[in-house]
Amino acid sequence: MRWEELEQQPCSLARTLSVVGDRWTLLVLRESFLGIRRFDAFEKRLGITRHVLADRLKKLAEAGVLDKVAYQQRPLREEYCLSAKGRDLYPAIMALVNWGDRHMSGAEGAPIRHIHRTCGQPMHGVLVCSDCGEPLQPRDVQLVEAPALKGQLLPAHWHQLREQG
Amino acid sequence: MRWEELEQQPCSLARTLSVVGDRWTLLVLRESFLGIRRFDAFEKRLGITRHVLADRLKKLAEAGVLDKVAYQQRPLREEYCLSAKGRDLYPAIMALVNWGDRHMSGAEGAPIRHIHRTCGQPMHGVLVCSDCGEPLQPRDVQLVEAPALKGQLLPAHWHQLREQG
DNA sequence: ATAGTCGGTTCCATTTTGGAACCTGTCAAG
DNA sequence: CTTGACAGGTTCCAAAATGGAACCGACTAT
Repeated sequence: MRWEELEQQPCSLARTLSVVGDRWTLLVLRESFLGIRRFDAFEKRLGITRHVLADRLKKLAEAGVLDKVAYQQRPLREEYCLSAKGRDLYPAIMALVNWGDRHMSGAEGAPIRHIHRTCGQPMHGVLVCSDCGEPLQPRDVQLVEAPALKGQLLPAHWHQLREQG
Repeated sequence: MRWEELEQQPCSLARTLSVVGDRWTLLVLRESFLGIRRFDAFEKRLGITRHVLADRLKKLAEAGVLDKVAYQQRPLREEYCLSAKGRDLYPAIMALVNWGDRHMSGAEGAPIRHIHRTCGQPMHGVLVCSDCGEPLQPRDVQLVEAPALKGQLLPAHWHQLREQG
């Protein structure tokens, strides 16, 4: 399977990864969420090659995750700002950060702590059911293929699996 | 910055990406959550090269995300099972799937629908504050550097930024 | 004896990346 | 008017990762 084919796959994870699933893209977006918008600011903070950075910004703009916004004419200079579609990636990034905080921090703990302004408390993100609000466990989520794809996506004995996944 | 250096960075996102941040790893884990455990089953379902698959499974096992469990002797055959650390990636994967469902689905809608067995309803995951339970918005989350890293991680004028990120 | 299974490894051509140098408008200073 | 700086790239090459296919080793089944 090729990288371009990912986008065509009938799988939301593959499709998402066709946009943000490489080495650098999520780090670029992390900087976007921190308010970074200009080419050289991304470059300085990330230590990424200019070549790759130009490519990633272009692809993110084409995907509609970042918007190019002119901040001066002559010479034309543009910033890369998160679009609504890009801001919607926040839960995904937060979930990855949470995992890193929990499983990849040394004795000194997480490099950055999060405080919820709404309630004033240190916190982390918890993924809950949009309907009942209970925290999601893999085994509590039943997967149902869309009608047109019946039998094509899930493993043969999926309905028998209840442990661990 | 090199791939190996990612792991050393004082950033939970970078550290997480040093484990799961490449082309194939998250798709391998998707299959793990679907109950796939054996080399050839991963290969058939993913269309990944054997070379790359062997490498990713080894790295995931070394990172403690997958456990190698022998299911027969003579010849020794091992399965790759999600560890607790691996199962903790569920919210991150679900959040990425949610984004794909929302932003990368065509007219026919999401390829897979999710039903919460606990409440019986179709649902998606929502990221909420672990303390107050309110859905998280980027602008409501204040970032605080760990004492040892003060001034090193956040952009200079971070505290002035309230819009969009 | 022959074929098949599982989980790899080896080999080579193609892609992608890292790193550094170079280019294009524009402004400001000397 | 020459020089230098700055922002945002592009070009070039060597090194690393990937795709694709063939091969291997330890078994089992026919």
